[in-house]
Amino acid sequence: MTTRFALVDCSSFYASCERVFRPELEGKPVVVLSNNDGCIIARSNEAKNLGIKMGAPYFQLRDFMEKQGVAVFSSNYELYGDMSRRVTNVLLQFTPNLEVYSIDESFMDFSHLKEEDVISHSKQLRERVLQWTGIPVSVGVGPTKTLAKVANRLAKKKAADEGVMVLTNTSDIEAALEQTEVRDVWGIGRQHAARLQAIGVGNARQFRDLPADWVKKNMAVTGLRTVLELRGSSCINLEADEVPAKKNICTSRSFGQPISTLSEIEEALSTHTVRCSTKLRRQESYAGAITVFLLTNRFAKDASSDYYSSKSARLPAASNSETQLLRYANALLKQMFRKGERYVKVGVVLSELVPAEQVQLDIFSVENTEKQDKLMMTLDNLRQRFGHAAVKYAVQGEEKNSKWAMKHEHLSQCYTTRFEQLLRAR
DNA sequence: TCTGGGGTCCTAGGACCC
DNA sequence: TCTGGGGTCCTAGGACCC
Repeated sequence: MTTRFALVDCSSFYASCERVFRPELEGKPVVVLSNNDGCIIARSNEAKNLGIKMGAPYFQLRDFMEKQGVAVFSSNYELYGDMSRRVTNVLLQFTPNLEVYSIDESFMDFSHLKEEDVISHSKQLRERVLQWTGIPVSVGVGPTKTLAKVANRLAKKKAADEGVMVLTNTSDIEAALEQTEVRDVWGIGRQHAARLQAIGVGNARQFRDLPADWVKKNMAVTGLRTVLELRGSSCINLEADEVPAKKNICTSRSFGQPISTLSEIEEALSTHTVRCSTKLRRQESYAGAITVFLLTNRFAKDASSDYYSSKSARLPAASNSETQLLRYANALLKQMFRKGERYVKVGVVLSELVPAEQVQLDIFSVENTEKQDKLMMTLDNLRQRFGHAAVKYAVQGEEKNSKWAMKHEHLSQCYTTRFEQLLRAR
């Protein structure tokens, strides 16, 4: 049996999510902003056609977009996460062999389909997702994941009502690779694209035909893997099983405005640390080390090279205790903080993660660990039922009206999870 | 005034050992 | 003070992804 992968990609996902609940925006330009309303991270086709670029700073385009009548939204991850789960549930009706690759993309195993059924199957899938969730998707099919990605890009370019592209025979693949610029190949970033461009490799077909040893030497094994995948031999498997446990967990945010006082940064860092340790416990891990990093404005006129500073500490024994992590985080922060700097962002990374069942208990504090575990479980439950703000530490301060809280001036409602929100508000 | 957040993998080079 | 080769482990940094 030949392998066959489908890549299903939600079109302009965040913008589409917002539009599902604002049907009057159908056919109108819509954009969604990053955290802090910083830059543009999703655009409907109409917005793309206005020349609005991905990643463009919002403040530079604000006036232009207002004139053009573009609907602007702050990012609402609660909504997008919920919509993403709905899409996945529909996809699972078509095959259980599915890998959720990101919030808006899934790889599916189509190896079991007869070749002549692939197109109709893909079209049916597309229609059902649209009908049941309101989200338009494009479907690309190919013998490897990388070729499925290539197919998907082309599917998007086809007439809006199709959105399906299947690559099976060699001549179709050849043509598809000719049409694909090398910088648009999955696994080729800015640096490699520039290098390839410089030696005259402009499209994916030319890249595929480079000698393997040149690729290995200049682009490491990851580059070689990409070439092999373009040649049709599958090197990157579907990871359909349980998502592997993360090896690092990080929480960070830019401040709403620059901050120079230690106490305000402490509030932000403490809030991030609580969030981060909640993620840690959700995947049932313990952390062996903690890192705090702090950024000054790298866009400032007099930007010095050391806009980034970080400090790490190893914990005496792997821990998932919020109180302990908070102590360490704030101690590290105090070592790094310098008066007179204008800081724009702080974050925490938990690393050297170990699964709960493998934790080496600190023999001197067995009792404490048990108590801590119970306390943490109670906190997690409370927060899950009543929201993050339900239980806080004094050091987290009051997020509302603080300088460090995110800007979110165009936030939509949490339509799909509003019921829980109402409960919370009571 | 205003430029996101959260990850993974690979490699080179240093530290250390015998 | 100088003289060697070979191996492992760790870390920082680079490149990539969405």
